[in-house]
Amino acid sequence: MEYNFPEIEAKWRAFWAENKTFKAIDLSEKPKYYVLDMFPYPSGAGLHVGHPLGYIASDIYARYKRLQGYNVLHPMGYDSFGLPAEQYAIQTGQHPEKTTKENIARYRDQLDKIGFSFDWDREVRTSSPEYYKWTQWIFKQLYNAYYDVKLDKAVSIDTLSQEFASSGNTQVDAVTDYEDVFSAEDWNAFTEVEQQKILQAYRLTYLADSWVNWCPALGTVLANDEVVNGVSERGGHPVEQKLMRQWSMRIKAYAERLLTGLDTIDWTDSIKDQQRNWIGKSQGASVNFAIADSDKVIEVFTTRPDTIFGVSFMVLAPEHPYVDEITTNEYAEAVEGYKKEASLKSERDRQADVKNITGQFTGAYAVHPFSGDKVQIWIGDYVLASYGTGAVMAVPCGDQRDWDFAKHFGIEIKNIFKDQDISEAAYAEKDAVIANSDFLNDLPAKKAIKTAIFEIEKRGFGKGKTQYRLRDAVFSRQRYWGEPFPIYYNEETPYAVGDEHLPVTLPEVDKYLPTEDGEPPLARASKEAWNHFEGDRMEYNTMPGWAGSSWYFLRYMDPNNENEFVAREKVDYWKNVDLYIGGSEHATGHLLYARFWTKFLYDMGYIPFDEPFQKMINQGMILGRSSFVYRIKDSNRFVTNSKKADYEVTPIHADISMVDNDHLDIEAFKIWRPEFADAEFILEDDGTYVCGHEVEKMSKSKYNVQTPDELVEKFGADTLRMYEMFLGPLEQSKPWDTKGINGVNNFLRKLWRLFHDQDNNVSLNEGEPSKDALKTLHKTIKKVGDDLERFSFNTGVSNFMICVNELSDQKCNNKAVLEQLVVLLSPYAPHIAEELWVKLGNEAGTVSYAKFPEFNADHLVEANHAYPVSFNGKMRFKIELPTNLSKEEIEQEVLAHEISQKWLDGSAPKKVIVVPGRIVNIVV
RNA sequence: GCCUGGGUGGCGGAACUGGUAGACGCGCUGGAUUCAAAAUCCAGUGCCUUCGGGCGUGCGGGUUCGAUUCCCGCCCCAGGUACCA
Repeated sequence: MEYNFPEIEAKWRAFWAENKTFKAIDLSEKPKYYVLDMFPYPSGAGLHVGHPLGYIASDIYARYKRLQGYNVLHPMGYDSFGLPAEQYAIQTGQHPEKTTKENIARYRDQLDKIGFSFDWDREVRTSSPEYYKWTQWIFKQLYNAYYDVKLDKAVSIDTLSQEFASSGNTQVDAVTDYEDVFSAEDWNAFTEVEQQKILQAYRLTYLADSWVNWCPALGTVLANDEVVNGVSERGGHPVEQKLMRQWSMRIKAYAERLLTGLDTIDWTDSIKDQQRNWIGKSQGASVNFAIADSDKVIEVFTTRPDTIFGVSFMVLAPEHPYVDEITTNEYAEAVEGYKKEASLKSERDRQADVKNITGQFTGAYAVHPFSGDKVQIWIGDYVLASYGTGAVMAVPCGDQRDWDFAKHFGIEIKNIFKDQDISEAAYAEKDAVIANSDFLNDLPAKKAIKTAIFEIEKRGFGKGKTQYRLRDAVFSRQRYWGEPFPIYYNEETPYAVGDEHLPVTLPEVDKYLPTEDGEPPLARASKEAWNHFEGDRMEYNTMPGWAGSSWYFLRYMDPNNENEFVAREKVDYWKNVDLYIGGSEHATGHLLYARFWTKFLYDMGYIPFDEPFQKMINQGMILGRSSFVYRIKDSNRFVTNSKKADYEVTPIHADISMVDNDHLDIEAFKIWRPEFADAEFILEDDGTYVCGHEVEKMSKSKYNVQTPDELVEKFGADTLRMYEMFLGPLEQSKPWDTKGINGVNNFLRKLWRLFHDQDNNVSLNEGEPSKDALKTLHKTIKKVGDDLERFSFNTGVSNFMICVNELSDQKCNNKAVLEQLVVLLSPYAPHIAEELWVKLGNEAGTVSYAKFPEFNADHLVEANHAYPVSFNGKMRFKIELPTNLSKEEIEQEVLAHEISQKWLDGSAPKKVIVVPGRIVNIVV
């Protein structure tokens, strides 16, 4: 074997580990560069080929930055709390910690085989007490803080309680749900419990009632994901909406800063757009509608206060707190029935289903604030309790859903737009002129909005308001395998556990299920099972998955610090992440929460930046390519793909390990499962069985999981790395397919042959390189360098292939040229690069810190050719010119060019317009 | 439904700012080498063709001398949609 990758790769892996080649140095003199991957959840299925995609890309970039002289921080860890381990524990009784440890060991083993340049001394695990001690500590910081609107930042809650004690809350401008007013005397007269209750309404993390999917049969709360068609995915039990006391994070306080901060970071527009839409800022007015014959007032938010005279009914969410109270006896039964029906639908279904218009009149009326008209109050499930005030004023002529609702229930549709036909559909554009609207008549909509708000405020019906779609984030989970809260209760009032008792570790329990009364699993723990127990009881909920992942990037800077979550001098040196690589599926989850916590920690003065991830690249998901065999109905006969149309068949997933290029290994299939042992086959005309295929998510149950291990074994890590990059653009999702992998392997073998003679002895020419070789080399330096800068690693691989093909054609074995090539290639294929680097006479291990080859355009100049591109009064030429010419020099070059001479027929052009790039316009 | 992407040969994909569509790789065809095979090397390979040329980047329109690229309207696929991570 000429290119002996198993030996080479094992050797260099051991060398790197032993010498800690990739150790990042705290507070080094070198400039820092922080390259981070989204850390994985260690699942039982092990690492599949989709995981390393982003890791390979970030590793290539990290290695590239080292070649540029940076002190690179490139760590890895595990997001090790999560549902799958808990569900496995419920099934098997095995402690999730054990499962998690085993899975992590497997992941580590798999990661090690791919040759990543991680600094493993900095590994973190969110489920280790040494780590979650600080997750709990940050939770406490949030608990002990409120958001001061005037200072536009978070401030310690002590400041607030001092203010309350000295002057009450009249001067306080804070983000809060608390609406009453009290004086200093009032405050000091409140009981401890009352004071705590008020402070609760200001804290950045607080207890409040939230709607959840409750499954009475399972006694647990379910994710929307776990609810399918109104019943639980497991067991098919009914699920209903229920209010539960939950911890929440006041992320809304940061809505505006989360929005404006996006302008300061280098993320794709798509992720920024997703976050912007998620935060959903809208300007409008909140308007109060009095309820007839009641002292209650319904507050609605509208972006179209100009259409207020078009209101012909109101719709409340079925869960709106006033519904029971205002419903008349006549409608009580119908309303109750509708509420029940709505409670069985998930929020997503309610929003997705626009075709079925449902609603129920309550019998109650509201009073229009301007006209004094009575308007019907309905309930409808297209209004969500969790968004805005849970109530809308319905303007059928200006909103399509309101229009559909009115049409369906035969409610009046008033037209308040001049010259607009609303008989077929609502008119939602903001460019109409208002009519039939008293003081708003003849005003264009945009102006009418301002006038309406002015009038609403003047008459005291409401006020102009900016509303965000973003909701405060529910932070409680009724699970076992998560961070316990550092919270205990006295008389059901929560208090934070003192810092000296952190971490509050997960207590042992007999079962990982909720209790019989529906309390979370931690309620099963005896008092003695807690490492710290205080008050009447401890908090039974645990934190959500995103708690630990909202700050882990900070811990890598100082992973073993027992006294602080991160030492200030270290975070001052490393600062925020320069490059973050991970999936775009985290756009509105993790990426928003991490930004929120970072801004908070910045406000509190713990870190010197308020955006965690400066630049981000989102790698696409690698999908599996499932193979199918087709069983003829009621038989044990299988028909090949091209003939399946002639029979009634059931597709069955066949394990992809038995399939090569869609051809089934029939013998392997027969022994795969006993029932296939005597299967018969209807084959293609060439005597083979061809499988069908489909692109799906990789999953054990679809027998389409490709682990990297077997590919590393067969082709080597360098081939796998380059092949994963070669597969397509990093950011695109794509199906996994091993068809082309030998092409990449051929490339590496061809590279090897450049250095060796037929007997596998090193054979190098130490003389001057040829012009052609230099041209090939510098073309490659330029292209590969550009590819690295724009994360186009797939074309990067292609360019290496072109380079090696050319050098091979030139029979080039020039030492100087090959040495540069090895350095250039080392980020992509580090093992073979190390091996060849040493063969070139360099010291072992030094290629990782060699200097990135410098591009010299002079080697390319002679290749300037040109051709006319079009003609229409002005002419365009495409001419390849040396880079770095001034505008004047380019014009000179163009005029002197033989093509110009030919096309201009000797006459001087009127003007030469040089556009950026290599296209030149010539006006004749 | 809503938000965000994507759709180019037999296949994965390239084309960076509107300028020779299909780089590079796989596959396939033919040839060299070999007792033979593997490996390697050379040539060809978008489709149709009456060999003049014609047609081609999901579909239908538009802007432009020129559109894979920009605009409008559709279709299909993927991710997210607040307790999967």
